[in-house]
Amino acid sequence: MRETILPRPRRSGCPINLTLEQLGDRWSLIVIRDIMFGNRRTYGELLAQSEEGIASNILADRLKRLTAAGLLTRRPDPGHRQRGIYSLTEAAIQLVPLLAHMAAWGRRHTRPSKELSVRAELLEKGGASLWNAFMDELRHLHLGAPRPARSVLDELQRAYERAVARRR
Amino acid sequence: MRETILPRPRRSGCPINLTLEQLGDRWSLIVIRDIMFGNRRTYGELLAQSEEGIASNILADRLKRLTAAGLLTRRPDPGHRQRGIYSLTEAAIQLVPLLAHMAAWGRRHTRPSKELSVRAELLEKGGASLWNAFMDELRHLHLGAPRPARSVLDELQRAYERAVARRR
DNA sequence: TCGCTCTACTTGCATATTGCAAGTAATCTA
DNA sequence: TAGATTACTTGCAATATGCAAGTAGAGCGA
Repeated sequence: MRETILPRPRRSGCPINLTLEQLGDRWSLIVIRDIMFGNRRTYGELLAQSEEGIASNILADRLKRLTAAGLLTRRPDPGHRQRGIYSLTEAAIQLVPLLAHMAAWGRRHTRPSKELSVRAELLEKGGASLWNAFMDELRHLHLGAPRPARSVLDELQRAYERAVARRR
Repeated sequence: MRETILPRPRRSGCPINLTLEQLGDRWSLIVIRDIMFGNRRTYGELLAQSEEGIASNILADRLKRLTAAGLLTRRPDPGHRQRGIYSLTEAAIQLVPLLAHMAAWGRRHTRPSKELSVRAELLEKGGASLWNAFMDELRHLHLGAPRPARSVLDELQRAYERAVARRR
């Protein structure tokens, strides 16, 4: 049974605080990151391919919350009626610059693994024009907008694969 | 007695994840925001002037954690030996663009109060050059760098006060 | 149509984190 | 030296997280 999620009262009207109230926990942005950069669209994909090993109940909870908050939408898979396909909303797509900055900060001030920071580096070097191209691509993949010429997702994926290959 | 904080094992080497492991909770960035934008430097100031009403034990815990993580430093107040004065480190100062993006996202996708989003608006419109000026000012206030000509803190504060005055 | 497998979640329970209220000891002030 | 402040702690209830197991469809092959 789908339980209702009781909304917490807002702590203040500060926009930083309100962003934190929606996304300030240890998993919400991980889920969005995986849908966004990993193009994982279903519960099963998100669970099985989770780099951080998210627990199944937490994933279910976050998918519910993020959908309720207007960051994700869920539509049934026509070929498999039990399955839901999750898409980013425009609000979630506009988190691209935020995630890019988080990646850039993490690259500088934590000790990330080499392979996993290749994407972050590319994202940082590409700057706003790359982010915009990526957002256009996400609008195509998630909102049905026309397919743009450039696929940033492919670029990131290829860079990552080169890094993994170089490793050996 | 100061308890030791047991470090959690890292979930993955992804830089976004590592940033989240340090800052992905409901209070850490609020504390940094208040030190950064509100220039609150002591426990008492942070507690009493907290817009969101942080609990005293959570504040104490976060000050410890953030200090251990290298985002804050604590030095004793020469005029009041019990009191600690907290300063941002360079790593924390480099969160300015991240907080600016959080503020911008919150302004667009949540329902912030008008007065409190004035600063966010200014921060967004000012862009990277404003952020850099602000970071220089923070390096002066927290790291002993020379005082820059421009005070972004003053500009933000005046804009906020004008907004509050306009309200009446 | 029967049974098998797969999948999208739930559920139960232990542990960790949060939040409130109260407490304490060190410091400052008169 | 007495009283007020301040910088935290502590106790406890409520909530969130994490692990392991369970369940109710749905798809599929015979």
